[in-house]
Amino acid sequence: MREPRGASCSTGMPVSFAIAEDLNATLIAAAIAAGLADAAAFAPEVRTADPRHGDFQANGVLGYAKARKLNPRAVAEQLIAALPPTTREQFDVSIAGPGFINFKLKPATLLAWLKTYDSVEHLKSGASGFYQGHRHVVDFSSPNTAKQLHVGHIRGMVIGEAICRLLAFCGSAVIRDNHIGDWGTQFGKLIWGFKNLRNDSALATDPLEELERLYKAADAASKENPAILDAARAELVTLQAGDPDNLALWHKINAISSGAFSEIYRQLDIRFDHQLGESFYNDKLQRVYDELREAGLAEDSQGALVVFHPEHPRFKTQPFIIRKSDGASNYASTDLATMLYRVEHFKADAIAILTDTRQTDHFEQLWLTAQKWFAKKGYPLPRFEHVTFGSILGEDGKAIKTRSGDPIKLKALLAEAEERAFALVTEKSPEIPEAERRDIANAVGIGAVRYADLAQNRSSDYVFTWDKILSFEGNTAPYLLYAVARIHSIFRKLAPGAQTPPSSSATVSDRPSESLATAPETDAELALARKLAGFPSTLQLTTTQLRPHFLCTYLYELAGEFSSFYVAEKVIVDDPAVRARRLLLCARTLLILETGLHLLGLRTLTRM
RNA sequence: GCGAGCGUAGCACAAUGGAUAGUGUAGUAGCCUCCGAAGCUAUUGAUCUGGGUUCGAUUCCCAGCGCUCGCACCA
Repeated sequence: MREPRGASCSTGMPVSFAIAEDLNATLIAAAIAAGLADAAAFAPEVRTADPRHGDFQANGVLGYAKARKLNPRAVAEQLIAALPPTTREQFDVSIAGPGFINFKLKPATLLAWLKTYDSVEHLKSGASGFYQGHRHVVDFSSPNTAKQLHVGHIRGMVIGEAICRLLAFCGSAVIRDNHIGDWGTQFGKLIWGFKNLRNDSALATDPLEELERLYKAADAASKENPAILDAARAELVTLQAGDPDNLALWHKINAISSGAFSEIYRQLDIRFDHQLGESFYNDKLQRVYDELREAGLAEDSQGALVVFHPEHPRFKTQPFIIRKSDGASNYASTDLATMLYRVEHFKADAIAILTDTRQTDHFEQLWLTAQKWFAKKGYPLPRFEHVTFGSILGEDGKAIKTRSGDPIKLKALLAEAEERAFALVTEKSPEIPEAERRDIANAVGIGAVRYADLAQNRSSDYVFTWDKILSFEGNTAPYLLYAVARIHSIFRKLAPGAQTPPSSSATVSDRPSESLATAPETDAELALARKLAGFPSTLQLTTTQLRPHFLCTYLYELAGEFSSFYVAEKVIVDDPAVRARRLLLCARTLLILETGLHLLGLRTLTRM
């Protein structure tokens, strides 16, 4: 069991970062101390609670007691009696309903927590225990060369970036890898198109546009004429065999593509440690074929090299094709080689691959194969997570695809977002100079697009509409950015001309007024303070599930609590103690909102 | 045909097996001499159908209906 990460503050009361996790451990200890029958089997199931009941609730007593024909309330009473004095000092503990144990943080505990976790550094050191010592390879974005990025690509990029930041914040060594599709069958078509259909002047004016046209034209031609399809396949085989002409073409096409991708990544503040495309694994495939064959996992079938999984109802007959009958490699071959490389070279103990949910079968087959292969050879087996997300659909309810007409280009989407945001900023804050309004529009527009994707559970599909993705009201980026800007505004009013936002100061000593702060008192103060203390639980939930929408929901609720607090209680008042405690709440709300938004990949503003 | 995912107010979404199913938007009624109204307060309105497991089911299991996707050389 992980050690509770306590830290003490000026009040002397030690308070842990992840309160729920700590309570869970405390209850297990209490079960043993109380001499409960079969105490080792007792799982307290502490989770954040509905504020009407408390801050945290333990649900595990019910199941434990019922299974043993005990009275749940009696068991709960035994547990409470066995709690250490510090727990009773920090919480109001009560039993409710059929046997829930409710924990309500006392105001003094809230104050201690807020004073202890007072900077990004301290939040991070608290969170870093969650994944300390882990090493994640996160494979995301991974577009295909020679196609422009369109709205269908945005989910993987935005969710992937957020997951990387979250895991790193929680202590994992994260390796970001963009597994570019630079070696597949599309290259056969592309090279064939380049050789036979090229328009040189178009290539000079807008190379990426022309490449995309060539691909589409070649794809269409090969669908009509099987001879062209064969010719395209032959070009791919030639390329994969190392033909110098095709290789030179391949380099040229990649360079054009990669420049366009980088521009979008820069706009979205997405970065990679590596961009090892499928081509990188070309010389590592023979080993895969050999080892899988030796291990008795791969067999020849209809001229191709395939893996069946006899124990699986479907994959006993649905093959995992690891080498095509024409000898060329495919997605499966490179993914197997990639899996091994990430373990051998990057020493990954966890691998997360983000793709849309349509690829579920592929990755299930991949993982089944890899497990058997690694076991046979004695390679260390990493944890593997196929992080899926739903498709972005067009108005017709069908997935937006390159092939089906005109998907909206990401470039155009981002430009439109900024333009709409600029119009709004200009309307709301005409007094701000234009250059700054442009900058604000950038943060708001790009933030809105990205937040719209993150705020929704990644599993579900959604229909793309401009108005939805560029909405500026409700659970959206602008609402959150607005709350941040308002808090900055309070501190500006307090200390005109101050350059440093309060959240960046590392220690309490930099902010002498905080030492005057007393425990939260009013309903609005308490509600806000409680929400703030729930941040660690949200981080944990978000990272264990790899679902950023949990963090979005939390931040939205936090911003809502702040807005209510802001209307209900005046911050800049004459009474120094009241003022200090409200300013403390403002400073911590700002800290957690900004930290959370940055983890999601959003840029925050001081005014808008 | 086989398999996977998804069905929650008019629309768009949330609910890590827990207590009275939350929010946005649209609608209705209010709030700017007062730290920023991109805001706040109040209010109307929903779990596809039928079984099962459980102390407890939107959540897990089974069946049906509906939508989407995948299933031999695309990635």
